[in-house]
Amino acid sequence: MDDALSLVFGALADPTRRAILARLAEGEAPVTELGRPFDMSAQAISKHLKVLERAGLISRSRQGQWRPCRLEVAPLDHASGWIEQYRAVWEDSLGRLEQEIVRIQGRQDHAHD
Amino acid sequence: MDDALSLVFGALADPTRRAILARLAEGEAPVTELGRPFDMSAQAISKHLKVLERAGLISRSRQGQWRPCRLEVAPLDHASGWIEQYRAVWEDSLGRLEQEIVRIQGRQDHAHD
DNA sequence: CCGATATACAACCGACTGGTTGATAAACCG
DNA sequence: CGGTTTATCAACCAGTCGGTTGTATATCGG
Repeated sequence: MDDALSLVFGALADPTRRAILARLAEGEAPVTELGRPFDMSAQAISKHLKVLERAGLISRSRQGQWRPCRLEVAPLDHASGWIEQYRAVWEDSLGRLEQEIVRIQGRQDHAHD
Repeated sequence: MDDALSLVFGALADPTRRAILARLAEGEAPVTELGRPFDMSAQAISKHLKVLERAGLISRSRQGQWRPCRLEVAPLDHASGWIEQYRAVWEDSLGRLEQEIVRIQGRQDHAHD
């Protein structure tokens, strides 16, 4: 899938990439440093960074022979916003307890839609 | 990857599955109804539901010949919590402007690690 | 210019994904 | 009982994913 939200969630669906983002939350870093914690080739890291870049989660500049990566927050906003939107519907507009009651009643007479 | 967070983000990385969750935010629904909006076989929907179930995002009960699906919020909390954690580090503890300054200084003397 | 370092590109591999079709099980209805 | 509806299981297929190795390219530092 190539829609924006799917790219973002797909990029987040990997522990290595999440760790990279966690590191980038502390500030810019070049590729080699990002890869240092992982038992993995530099090319593998490069691929992960490409996935993150395609999702818009990072941007890369050039600084001599280094290509420092920087975290971009906007896609995280989108992802978080999507989740919160439906969590809100679930938790607020109905309420957890009330929802539970509705569920049990629905189980009994199954007439709520 | 089979860690919990990767399963959740992976499950969210598909528009069909996100639409199913959106529908389930309005209440329980059986498989056939969940699949109705999509131009897709019932088996494909069944597979999507299995992905969602494996991620803990839905649970399924039995009600005669129907298997109603129900949204589970806990994994969404985890996912949202992960995102917010790092967004917070980025936006609050440093601030966007201050971060920008750090970034530019780092570009000049490159001595911050 | 030369060698080392940093990074990217391409091809390959096994595993998984998202869909298909065909067959199957279970529960309702007449 | 037999037929319909609901849903799953199993096999298959093309495409993508996460990693590898090998090969380039570019920049720094003598």
